[in-house]
Amino acid sequence: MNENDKPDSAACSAHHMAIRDTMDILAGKWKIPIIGTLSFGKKRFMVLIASIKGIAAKMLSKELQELELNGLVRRTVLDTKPVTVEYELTEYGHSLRPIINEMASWGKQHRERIMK
Amino acid sequence: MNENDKPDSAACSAHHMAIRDTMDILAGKWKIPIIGTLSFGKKRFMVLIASIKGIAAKMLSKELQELELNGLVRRTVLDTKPVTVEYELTEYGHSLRPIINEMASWGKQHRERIMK
DNA sequence: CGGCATCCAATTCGATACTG
DNA sequence: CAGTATCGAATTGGATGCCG
Repeated sequence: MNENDKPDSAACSAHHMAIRDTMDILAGKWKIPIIGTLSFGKKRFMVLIASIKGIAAKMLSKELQELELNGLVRRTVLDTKPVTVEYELTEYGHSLRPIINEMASWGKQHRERIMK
Repeated sequence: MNENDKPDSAACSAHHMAIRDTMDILAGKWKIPIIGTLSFGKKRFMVLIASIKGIAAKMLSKELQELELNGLVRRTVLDTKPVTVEYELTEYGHSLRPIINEMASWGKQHRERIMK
């Protein structure tokens, strides 16, 4: 075979792009903690701030918006005074479960591996 | 129960840390393309540069070093003149397969979903 | 309460030039 | 061939203050 023009190079790029899509959606310092926290159920903005140790309002807001844009999180504004906003994982958000579990178990093994 | 001291908060953090470990190892613009390319077999530095569209030598070098530090890639210097260096995935590198496949299939679905 | 605007520090990435 | 060194642009994340 010649050089860099393998028959599967196009399919391969698509593969990489798909993986990159997933990584991008989960990228950002707080995405995983947010998803993890919401996986236990619906939570208000302030509760998320309190639950996710170290996060600033700006970052929580920003990453929630990105998750909402990607259809992983649903935002509901309640008509109270002052306003209350609730966030929850959508069905689609929950569909990340397998991949998140996979990453968790690999990461856990990895940590054990580098400890010894 | 008190306030922020839920019984599962520690376990939950550990979970997030494990996921974060995995994400960190795979983080960086070129890690996935590099791993993907090496998954077909051993390759020289220049071949990687040519195979991975758009990567600069500096970034390839840097991300290969990170992958090597994490035990995912093995670097072999051949005693030729001038030097030849080969890179390949270790067993451990190949162990990422399931998680990479999982991400690829989720990302693929996601792309189809947002297209329609 | 739930944000947005602004400013600032740190990090990431790319282009270019140089070395053993 | 296989890198390293240096610089600068762009992006990311944090702190603070203001607003409906």
